[in-house]
Amino acid sequence: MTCYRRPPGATNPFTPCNRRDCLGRLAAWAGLGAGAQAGAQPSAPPGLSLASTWADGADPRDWWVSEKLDGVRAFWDGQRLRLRGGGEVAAPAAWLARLPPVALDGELWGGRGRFDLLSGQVRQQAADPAAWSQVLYRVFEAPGQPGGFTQRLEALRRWLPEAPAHDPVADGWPVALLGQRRVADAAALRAWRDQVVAQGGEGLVLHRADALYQAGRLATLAKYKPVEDDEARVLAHEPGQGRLAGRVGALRVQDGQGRVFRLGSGLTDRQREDPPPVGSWVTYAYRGRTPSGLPRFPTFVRERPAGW
DNA sequence: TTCCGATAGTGGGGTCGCAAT
DNA sequence: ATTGCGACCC
DNA sequence: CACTATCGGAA
Repeated sequence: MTCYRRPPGATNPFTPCNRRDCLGRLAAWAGLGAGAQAGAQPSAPPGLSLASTWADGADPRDWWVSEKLDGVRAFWDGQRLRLRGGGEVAAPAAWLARLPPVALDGELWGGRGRFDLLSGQVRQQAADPAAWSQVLYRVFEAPGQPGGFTQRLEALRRWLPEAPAHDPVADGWPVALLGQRRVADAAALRAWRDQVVAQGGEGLVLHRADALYQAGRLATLAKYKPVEDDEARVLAHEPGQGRLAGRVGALRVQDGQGRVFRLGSGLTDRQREDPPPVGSWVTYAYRGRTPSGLPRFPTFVRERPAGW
C-alpha cells in the first residue's frame, strides 16, 4: 500500500511503483471485490455516517478534530464517485483517474464560501475540466478498514497527501487527506472553532478516536458549529403541505435589514394552528448566511412577547 | 413509569435539468 | 427564450 | 440542512 504514498518531493502520490499490482491488491484488501460491486446499483444510496451535535463544553481529549468543510459529501468505492443520495458524480475522467483504488469517504470542496458554486458544479452532467481543476476531494474516512478511527486515519496517511488546512487545490492534486488534530480541552476546542468561523469556515467535526466505522447517526461523530439568532417581523402565513395541509407551513418574515425569507422548521403543530400573527415579531436561529445575505438553515425559535 | 434512539415527515436557501409555456 | 417544478445538495 | 411527532425498547 505504500505504492500510493507520495514520496518526499514527488508531485504524484500514486504512481511511484508497480501501479497495476497495487490496484489489484488494494482493491481486494479494501473489500471492493466482485460481490460488492455487483450489489451496488447505480442509484443505491451508500450507507454513510451522519454526525450528531457536539455538546459545548464537553471534553474533547478522546476525539480527533478537523475543520467542517462546507462542500458536498462524496463516497468513492474505488471506481465510482457517489453523492449522499447515491447519484454518480460526473467528474472528468482525468480527474477521477487520479483517485486511489481504495474506498474513501470525504467532502468535495472548492474553498471556504464557495459552497453554492461547488454544489451546482458537482451535479452538472457535463463536467467542465477547468472548473474541476479547482475541486479538491478532502478525505476523512476509510470505509472497510478495520479498527478505530485512529487506525483508519493511519491507513489514510499511508495513501494520501495531507493538504494545507484551507488550500482548495492542494498542489494541484485532486485528493488529499483532511487534517485531523487532537485538542487538549474544551476551551482550546472553542478557540479553534471560533478561529475557523472568523476565517469563513463553518465549524469543526469530531471523531471518537476508538470508534469503528458504521453507517447511520452516530454518537461517535459530532459537528461543532455556532448557532446565531435574530428577530424578524411576520409578513404573511404560507400554507402547509401534506400532513400540514390546512395549517401554516411557514411564516414569511422580514428582518431588520429588509431581507425577506421563510421560517417553517421549528414550528410545532400547535403553533401551526395558531401562528404568530402578521405584524408580530419572532425570534429565529440560523447557521451562517448565503452569498445573498439570507440566513442559512433558518428555524423558528419563539414568538416575541407582546409589547416587548 | 419515564426516557432515549431511530424513523417518517414537515420545513428552509440554492442549483440543475427537464417539461411546459 | 422564459418560467415552473421536482429532485438533489447543504 | 434543522426540526417535530411518533413509536418501541431501554433504563
